Amino acid sequence: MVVSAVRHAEGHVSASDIASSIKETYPYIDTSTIYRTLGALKDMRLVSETDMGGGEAIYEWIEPSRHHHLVCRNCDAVVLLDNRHISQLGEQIISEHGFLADLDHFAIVGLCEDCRPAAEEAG
Amino acid sequence: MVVSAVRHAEGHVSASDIASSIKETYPYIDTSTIYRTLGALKDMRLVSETDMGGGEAIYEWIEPSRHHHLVCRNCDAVVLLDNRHISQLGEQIISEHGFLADLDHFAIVGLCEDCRPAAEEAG
DNA sequence: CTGGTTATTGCAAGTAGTTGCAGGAGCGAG
DNA sequence: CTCGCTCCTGCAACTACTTGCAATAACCAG
Repeated sequence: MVVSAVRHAEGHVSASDIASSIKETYPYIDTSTIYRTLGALKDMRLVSETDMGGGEAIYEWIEPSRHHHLVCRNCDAVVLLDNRHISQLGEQIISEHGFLADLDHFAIVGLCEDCRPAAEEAG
Repeated sequence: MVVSAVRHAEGHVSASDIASSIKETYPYIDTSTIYRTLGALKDMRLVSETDMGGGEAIYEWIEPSRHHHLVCRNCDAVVLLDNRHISQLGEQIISEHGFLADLDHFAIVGLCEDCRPAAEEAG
């Protein structure tokens, strides 16, 4: 049921999204079961977990067309980042350290174009 | 007191490290005060917070010589990653999206050189 | 020194996620 | 069908971290 909920969701879902969608048909589901299943799916590299910087983490079925998120720490805007830069970083890491990075879904926190001037003035 | 604890620590400290070091001289300190102060220091970009993939986050005074961590999800080994690759990524992001990424201290989860062959056979 | 404003603290309750444990379902052996 | 093994679930307790609130300390004007 957890697998189905994540796979049939459009885009990302939070753990509580998954919980409520399962509870429609099976109210007795426990959050620990959801987290445990999600953990197993992560280990199998079938879903990605992304910490969007506070609050809930989001989960997404890993698909070939990958994208990443730039999250503004001032206004919470989200900008999509092409996989090209991240996969390039992955290649550099593997060739230099032999370390295979999990770069399925990345969230990078920072300041967006609009908030940058104001924040840089402030300090 | 929180500032002092982080600044005078060698390397990274967890929130509970900070709590116990402050409690030696001032036992009444509350964890919320520590987290609030840490949050303010993060906003000021004086300390970095890094989620090492489970358990506690670690905090570190931001110094010019930056380094990042590659954390193996199989054996928990930690490999240091030079700032060069990460800062290059930051430059690409800012020139393409105008987004100023906070790349003070990064933890990238994946598989280290030793665990990679075994894990790739298995999965 | 007095009165008002503001920032910071400790407390306690709440949220997201994890873990140990016991009960039950599924499955193979006899 | 029955016994025993294993896996998975739900429960409850727990950890890491956050938030709302009231009390207090610190600062400034008069």
